[in-house]
Amino acid sequence: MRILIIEDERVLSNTIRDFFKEDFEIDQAFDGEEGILYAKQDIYDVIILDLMLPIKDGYQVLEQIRKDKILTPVLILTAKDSLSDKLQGFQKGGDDYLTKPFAKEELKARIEAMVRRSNPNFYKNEITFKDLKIDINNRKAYINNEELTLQGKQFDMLEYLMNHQNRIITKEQIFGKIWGFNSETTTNVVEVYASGIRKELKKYDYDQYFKTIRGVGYMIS
Amino acid sequence: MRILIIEDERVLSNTIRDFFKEDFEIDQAFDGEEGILYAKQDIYDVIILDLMLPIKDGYQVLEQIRKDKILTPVLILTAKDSLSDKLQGFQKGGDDYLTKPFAKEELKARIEAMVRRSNPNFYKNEITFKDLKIDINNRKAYINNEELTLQGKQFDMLEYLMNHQNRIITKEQIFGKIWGFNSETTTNVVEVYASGIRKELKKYDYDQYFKTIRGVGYMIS
DNA sequence: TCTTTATTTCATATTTTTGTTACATAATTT
DNA sequence: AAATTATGTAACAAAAATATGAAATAAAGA
Repeated sequence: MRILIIEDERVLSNTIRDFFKEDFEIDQAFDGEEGILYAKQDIYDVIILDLMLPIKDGYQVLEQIRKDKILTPVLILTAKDSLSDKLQGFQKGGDDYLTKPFAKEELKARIEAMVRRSNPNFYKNEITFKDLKIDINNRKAYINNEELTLQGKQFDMLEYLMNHQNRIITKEQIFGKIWGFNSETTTNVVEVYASGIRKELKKYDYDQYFKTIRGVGYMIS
Repeated sequence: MRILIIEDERVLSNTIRDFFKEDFEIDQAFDGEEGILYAKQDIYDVIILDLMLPIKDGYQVLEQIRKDKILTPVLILTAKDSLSDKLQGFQKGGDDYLTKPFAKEELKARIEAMVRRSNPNFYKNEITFKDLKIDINNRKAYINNEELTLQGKQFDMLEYLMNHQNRIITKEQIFGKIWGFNSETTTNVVEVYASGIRKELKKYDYDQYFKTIRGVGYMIS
């Protein structure tokens, strides 16, 4: 679960980050342009968006990312409390609108409601694809109830792909989600991990469902 | 689009009904038990739920219908504005929470945001021309739901042409878009790729729509 | 600390895509 | 109709992307 906070007040941004950091991975952007850049990776489960931002304001950010087919749920978090601002926020593609000052617990409840809605697997502890089953709490994967041996990031990557079955996930997305895109390593690690996962799946003849989309990424399908 | 309003104050319920009646079909329930009965039909796109209700209160309604696997988005509309009420509302499976008094326009904006989100087409990214359909997210093309086999740049080119149906696209435009203007290759590659795409389309007798405009370029029409 | 396990890097093999050429075919002009 | 020019296409060559084993490094546990 990864959240992007687009908010220029650093203190507030950090407060939110700290409040959420136990339950989510957090990235922060501090102006509109940076926000668009981050959002375009399409690796977030929710975006928290301020409206008054330097360079590009929140409306522009929202408009731009929706135009680019980034459909991540967006919660607008702002001091602007007029009806017309709210209407504009929803009209441009926002999913929720919360005005400052706000209770952190309410923000969290709203975020969780959005996540649970957009990712039906959220409350599930298990995700399955045919007889491949992954247990998220215990970080284990099974095929026909036999346990696969996957190391940490192999599991992370499989979980990510399982969460988005039948959708192509680019290597950059996988890299961004698991390594964080400011990481030093090259995206070749993604291939190495893909290879490792495949090797495990092959034992049960499940490697056939782990597809490479050349020039793009991977997909479980 | 069908909405269920579970609200015991008849005046308010009717006001909402009248406000929405042009855009949605509306049903009204006036106590919790009736609300559950209606909701269980599972025919609504959104439910507007009051908390203080006769017979069964809103929390009980929400709890019950979620237990019965009714996953219709629920907007809680209530005078209860304490944090603990809000948290409970989300925790029991609510999707949004709006306190009375409220602006009708805001209610509408929030309802529309929920509907848009739960509409599966919202996530789709497809372009069609007759029975030729391309799925941009998954980079696949279909004719009569049978998948075409197109390699990377073949898909890119078809996507470009599909995006501009009935418009002539010059070879230079295609070249510029897909290869980049500073590329080393000659524009003959465009012809080669056109040929490849046509070969695929021919299997379904769709090559007739892939037209060459001599001296200019190509067009899907 | 030492040991074990996980992660990353690197080198090489493999696969697939892409580009080029040469010639065939079709359209246009003379 | 012949000549000219543009386009189509198959076959091959080249380049690029990906897969993977193995070694090196880093991190975690005992």
